[in-house]
Amino acid sequence: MTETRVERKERTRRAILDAALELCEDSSLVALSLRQVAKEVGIVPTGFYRHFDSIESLGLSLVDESFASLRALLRDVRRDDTSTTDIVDGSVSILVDHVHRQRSHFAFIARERTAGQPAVREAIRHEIELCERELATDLARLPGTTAWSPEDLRILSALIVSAMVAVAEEILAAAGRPEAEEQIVHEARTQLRMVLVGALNWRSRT
Amino acid sequence: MTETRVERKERTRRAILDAALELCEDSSLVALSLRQVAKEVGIVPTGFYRHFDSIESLGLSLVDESFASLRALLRDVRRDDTSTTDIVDGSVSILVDHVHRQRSHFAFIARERTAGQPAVREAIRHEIELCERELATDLARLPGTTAWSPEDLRILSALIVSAMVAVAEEILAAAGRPEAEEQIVHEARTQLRMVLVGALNWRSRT
DNA sequence: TGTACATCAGTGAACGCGCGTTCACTGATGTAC
DNA sequence: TGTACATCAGTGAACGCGCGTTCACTGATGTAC
Repeated sequence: MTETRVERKERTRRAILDAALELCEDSSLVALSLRQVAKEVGIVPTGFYRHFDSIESLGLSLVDESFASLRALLRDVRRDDTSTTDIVDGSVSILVDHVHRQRSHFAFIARERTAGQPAVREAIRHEIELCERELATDLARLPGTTAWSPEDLRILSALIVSAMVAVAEEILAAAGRPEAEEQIVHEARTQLRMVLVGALNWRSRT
Repeated sequence: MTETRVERKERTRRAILDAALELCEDSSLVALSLRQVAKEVGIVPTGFYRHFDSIESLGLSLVDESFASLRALLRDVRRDDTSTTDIVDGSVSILVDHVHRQRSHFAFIARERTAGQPAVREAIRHEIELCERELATDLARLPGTTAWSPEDLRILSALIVSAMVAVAEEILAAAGRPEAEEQIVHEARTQLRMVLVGALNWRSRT
């Protein structure tokens, strides 16, 4: 006995999650059928019910997983901020690295954010807002933002998140074209620097 | 005879396009069926074929229509730039106005941009890149950007487009909550001002 | 260690349903004379 | 203006197909003794 029954079940569950992520990559979760997933995994359609109640509940698991990847990204960016590396270069590198390694999770968030069922959309919107708040508290620790109002910090944070979400989407779209990706990374860094220059000159003008 | 046969046909075609826009609003075009559309319009399923070859070709018509709305927005923004109104306030107001009036078109672009069939996604990505280039040439005419390289102009333009796409999506999500929308508009204006402050101080630092 | 029983991941037949698409049609509108 | 014919937007029956879900099942894995 090389594998227990529990391990085998977990392996099938993982295979279902992975198959769903892969299959909905070129459309959306709402266009995905239980039978397609089962066929991809190599089980009979009814076998699906041993692991999930429905495609919707599978979707909610994917939302949880994907957000875990997003939070891991934020954690790494925050940890890096405390080091001596250039903040912009370091943060963008970490973003690119995470998007590569959890490609399907970031693609899932990007897609379902606008195309998912209303409940999924709302959950994603809420999580992104949490990211903005977290980033705002991180920004408050940077030198040069001491005179900023909490509102302006949040607004700046939202601007950065919008830009980085767009960058992540472009990286996903540039898969397999390394020279295009290099250009995107270069532009992302320049954009962040432009925003920071604006930030450093903000309070003095208003 | 109050309506010719041609007019009546055109009216049905319009009804099909409108029904499709409305029906796919809470999921995606790929999750839409011909029969749902026909039922909503009040014709028999086979009647659909008098107007479109397939749901996909209906989708391509919707892409064209939606891009026409997007270009109308850019045209209005550009026209307003030549007036004496504050550029930021004016541009954001025009954005909000267009998103309200062509709500379903902007929602369609936002959704299919990430969730559509690959061909549709690619078409939308291409159109957005064209918008970025157009905006870059507009920015080049502003005072204070004379020393900018074409590349930096394009990068700044991409940053602004990302931010405004995010703003448009938030406005769509805030439908029916005027106080939330007011906040979004306020933040959008602040973000644009932050970016412009960065732009005005950019060359002097690099 | 060996046996008897329990668990449960995965099977396979069957169901009713909505799907896209075919085809021959109807009857109001349009046109030629 | 009146008549005879053409056009064609919309109809309705029918098809085969993939869908989600039900149900009783099998047989390998796990457990109690």
